[in-house]
Amino acid sequence: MAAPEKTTQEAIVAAGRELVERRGMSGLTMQAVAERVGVRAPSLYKRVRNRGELVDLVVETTVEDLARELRHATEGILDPREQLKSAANALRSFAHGRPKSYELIFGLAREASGLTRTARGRAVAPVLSACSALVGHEQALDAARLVTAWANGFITMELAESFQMGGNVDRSWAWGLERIVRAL
Amino acid sequence: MAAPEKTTQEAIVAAGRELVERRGMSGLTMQAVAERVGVRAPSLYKRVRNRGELVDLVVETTVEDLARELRHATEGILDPREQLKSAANALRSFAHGRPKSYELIFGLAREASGLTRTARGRAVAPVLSACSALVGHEQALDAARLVTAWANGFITMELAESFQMGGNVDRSWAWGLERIVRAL
DNA sequence: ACCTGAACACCGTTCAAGT
DNA sequence: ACCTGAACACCGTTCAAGT
Repeated sequence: MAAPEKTTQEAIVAAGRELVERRGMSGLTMQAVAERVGVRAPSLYKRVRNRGELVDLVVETTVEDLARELRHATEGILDPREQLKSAANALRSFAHGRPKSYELIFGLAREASGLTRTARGRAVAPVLSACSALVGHEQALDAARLVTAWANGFITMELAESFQMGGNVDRSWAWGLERIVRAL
Repeated sequence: MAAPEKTTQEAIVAAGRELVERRGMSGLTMQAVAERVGVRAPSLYKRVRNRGELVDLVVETTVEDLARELRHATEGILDPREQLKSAANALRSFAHGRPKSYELIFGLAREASGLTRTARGRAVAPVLSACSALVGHEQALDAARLVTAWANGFITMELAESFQMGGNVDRSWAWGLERIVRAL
């Protein structure tokens, strides 16, 4: 007799996403996920190969969310400089709203899977196209790296509380963003 | 009768630093450290409060190393733009040479202790003074944040293999650095 | 075919007992 | 005063036994 299916991979990934944001990366344990989906920990291994694969699935779905928000932020804007600013601001909003997820996606504590990397590529596509319009396709890649490195670096330092000399962080963000897009 | 002291906090921290660089953050276990210093794991708790304090000590000594290298990279250079370039290049060299340590210092997987933060502040002091010379003390903080965010972001993405669109990463670094210092 | 308890190999940490 | 084995509460993961 078949035992009834008590959960799905989708539910497991959703539970994983919640746990990451609520309790951080170390809160994403197989036991905690199992409890949330109403099953014992060993049963999770029927849906995911191991914890690493679960983490990958969490990352991929989260990167898809981010990619959607970045697309949304740039569509309908004509000036490529304004596209870049809007994308950067959307990235920062995402990070403020879901800091643990941001850390999971862009932090380097984890070696990224192939799927994660293609998803990340899709997320930055709007940035690349804006840069291409600004500096030409020859230097588009260099320019996109300048923008993404700065934005990601700024946000990472902000989340890590690395800005410890006071001052107005929002002002530093706007000041930097203005100079970055003008430098292109 | 007193049992002979078989190790010191210094040796424990040194073992921790080696383990981080060789096996990554998850390789820094109390058991592995204990084995390296010739003692059983419980004995470590005579020298450090817990694993968290050991991590803090590892980070602080490593940040001191970095601060020294950044000071070295800027001294003797007069042009503040060249100071910034030299400091940025030294930061990147450090990251390439000791990637796991770089991740440990600047990653956000860990909440930074007070000591770590003052050490980080000391490390970026040369950058702040160069920026002050370039844009005046009014905007020095904003400028320093622009430079450090970009450099840290670039290096972080490089180490995480986030630059996946090919191209020449060294060229992108030089291209970005040139524009960053010119934007100030 | 899925679910489960029991078990294993790891962690960090505590503590009583040795010297 | 330091060192240690034993123990505890956690991890992730495997597997035989249930349904």
